[in-house]
Amino acid sequence: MAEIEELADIFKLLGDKNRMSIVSFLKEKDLCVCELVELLQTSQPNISQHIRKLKDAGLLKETRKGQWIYYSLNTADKPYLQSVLSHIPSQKEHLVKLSAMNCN
Amino acid sequence: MAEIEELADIFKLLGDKNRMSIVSFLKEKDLCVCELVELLQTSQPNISQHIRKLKDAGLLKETRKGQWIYYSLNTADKPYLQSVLSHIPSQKEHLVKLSAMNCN
DNA sequence: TTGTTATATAAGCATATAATTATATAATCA
DNA sequence: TGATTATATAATTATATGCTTATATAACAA
Repeated sequence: MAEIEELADIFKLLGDKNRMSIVSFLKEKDLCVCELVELLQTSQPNISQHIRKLKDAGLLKETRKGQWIYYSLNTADKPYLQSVLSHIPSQKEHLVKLSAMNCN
Repeated sequence: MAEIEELADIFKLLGDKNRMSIVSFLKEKDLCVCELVELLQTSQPNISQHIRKLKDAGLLKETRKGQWIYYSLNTADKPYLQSVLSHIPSQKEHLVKLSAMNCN
């Protein structure tokens, strides 16, 4: 069972539209920064900074593939996160657009 | 299924230590402002302002009893909230202290 | 090597937020 | 009625936060 303050910190992290979107997209598929830039329609530094907060909190894993760094969710040890994420609507439709896109 | 932005707003609301505490206490028991002031060890206006945010978001119901206004959780129509709340640790031990206390 | 692409980081700014202080409203009681 | 208690609201201040701009780092390709 998580502590009150720990939970509040997690929720603060998810209490931002862009970070919530990043998490909801990563729930569907691993993505690199440039893909998230396109999906969220914001700047690269903005995405990178949100990514960092999520990563610092242990919510993300990263895997470098050449110039690209792919991010994925790391929720195995966080049951409260899993149940939160189960209420996020599917982003599959948005990801379809991505396949037509190239940031590489 | 809740929308991304709506979820982010709910999480922002719960992403504050004091509001998360208020919700976790109300999960156990209806409480008035003066009781929450004692439990959270902060000022009355501070509690009232946090209460207002939670109330504005539809998370709380209020019932006046004389000079006191008792607040309770209103999560019946919010499944994502219910599952979030299920991960909050019990506050029963803290509430025991309250019974020895008097703000009235 | 030089140029290009992907990402990270730092600095600055503008806005949002939490908390305090002061005051107002409302119910109760003497 | 006036005093007290409970709560709400308003104004202020201090801090936190998100975003932009500029720059740095890293991988890769010519």
